Amino acid sequence: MAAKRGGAQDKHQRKAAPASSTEKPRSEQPLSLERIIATAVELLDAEGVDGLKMRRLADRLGAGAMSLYWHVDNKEKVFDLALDSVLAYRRPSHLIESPNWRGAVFHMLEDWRASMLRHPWSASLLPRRALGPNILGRLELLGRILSGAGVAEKDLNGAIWSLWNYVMGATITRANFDHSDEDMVAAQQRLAHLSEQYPTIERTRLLLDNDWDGTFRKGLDFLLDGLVPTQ
Amino acid sequence: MAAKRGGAQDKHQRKAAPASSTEKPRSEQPLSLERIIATAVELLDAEGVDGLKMRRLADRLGAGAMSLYWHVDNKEKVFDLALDSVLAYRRPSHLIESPNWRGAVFHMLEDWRASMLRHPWSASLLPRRALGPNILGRLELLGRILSGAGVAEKDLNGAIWSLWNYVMGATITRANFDHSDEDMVAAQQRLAHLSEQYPTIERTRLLLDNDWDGTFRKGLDFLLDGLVPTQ
DNA sequence: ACCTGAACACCGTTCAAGT
DNA sequence: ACCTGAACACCGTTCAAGT
Repeated sequence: MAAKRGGAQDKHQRKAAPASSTEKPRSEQPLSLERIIATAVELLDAEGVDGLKMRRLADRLGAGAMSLYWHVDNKEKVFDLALDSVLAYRRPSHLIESPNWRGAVFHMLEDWRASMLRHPWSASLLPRRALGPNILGRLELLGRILSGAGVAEKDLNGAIWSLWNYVMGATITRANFDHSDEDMVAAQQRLAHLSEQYPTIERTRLLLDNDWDGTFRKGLDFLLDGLVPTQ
Repeated sequence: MAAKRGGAQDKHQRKAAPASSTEKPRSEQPLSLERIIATAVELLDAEGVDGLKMRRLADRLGAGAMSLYWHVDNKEKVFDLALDSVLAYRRPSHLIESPNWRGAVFHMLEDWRASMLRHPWSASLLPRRALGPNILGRLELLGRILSGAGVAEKDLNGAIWSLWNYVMGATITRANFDHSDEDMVAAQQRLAHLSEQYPTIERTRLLLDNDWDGTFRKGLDFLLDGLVPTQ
């Protein structure tokens, strides 16, 4: 089982063409926090959490190695900002002020999960990071919908956190196991050798062929059944 | 908002006393995988994920800086083994073959969460790591109990993963927010300035005073209500 | 105000060598 | 078989300077 880290050693050299060239020399634009964060997201998508190095990020921006530090305190901040930038949410108009609270909750939480799975690095980052405006916006919206659906004021925080916990767990698990499918196959094969020790999960092939999306929706339904009183 | 990393600069110097001394020179024992892992857990408990450095670990073992690499492939492996070592589980005898399946599930899952909260670094590590024997043992047991409780074979994997997701989400959230209480307070204070933007979660004080344990049990009950058919 | 390269401190890991 | 220090490659960040 080789270490998963290993540098990708990718070929694309972002070296700017010789400045004398008449070609558009890529990235004349000045640095800015927005450009830095957008490029950080690109880099994270391409190379994962371990692939984000300050020097590499600067390179990709066509900037001198250490220029970033004028715009950003440190690498942690880059993570914080990249994460929140990926979690923006706009409700589709038909769900605004709709009486269908369950549909509204489902839409927002499934979108949340989908957004994070589109940027798998976000799943490992979210739990440790500061809550940015987009994340807070989702929590606010969730609270508003649940309150409107009849959840008592005293149960509201508990309901919000339960759903948060569920979404985080499902998303983090999915993002990581998805990312390491070979590991799962290998693990399931190891299980086969140990079928006396783990007969049940060997029989059901727990580590293979799981319907993550369906599982997610089902569990969410069960949670909502319990959390929100019927009328 | 200072970076959370900062070296702890702790004082306890584990330098072995001069070898000529008559005192028991601490750690005459040879290195062994068990000692390495046990000490890694100590270090992780004391200093967190970022505090585990190979040199420091060797130091603490009274061993030469690079000796570890004979026993262990790399740092990743240390994480894998430390994690699984902390997740052993033995059912109390009264729950073995008991008809009280809900009690058995609750005991195992609450113990799982408690074990991880006792070693908060484990919460951030688990989702990315290989599944060791103790983790697999818990999944096997969970499958066995649920199957005995009447969950259909085709629903078994989904039920197991739902519970896994829920436990992971709740534990990771708790471990991280617990660890950074000041951040939560600061965030809630920031919310107060933005009460037009986030009126609901500002009103309910979402980021403060949450009953994590109660929330965990309630949600678990709701999930089990849905996952396990009544008779 | 904004950007830069040189330099520092630190850390995982390899290697050639010791017993 | 088991342990070791020196050395390498790499990376975040500081600093003194440049424009």
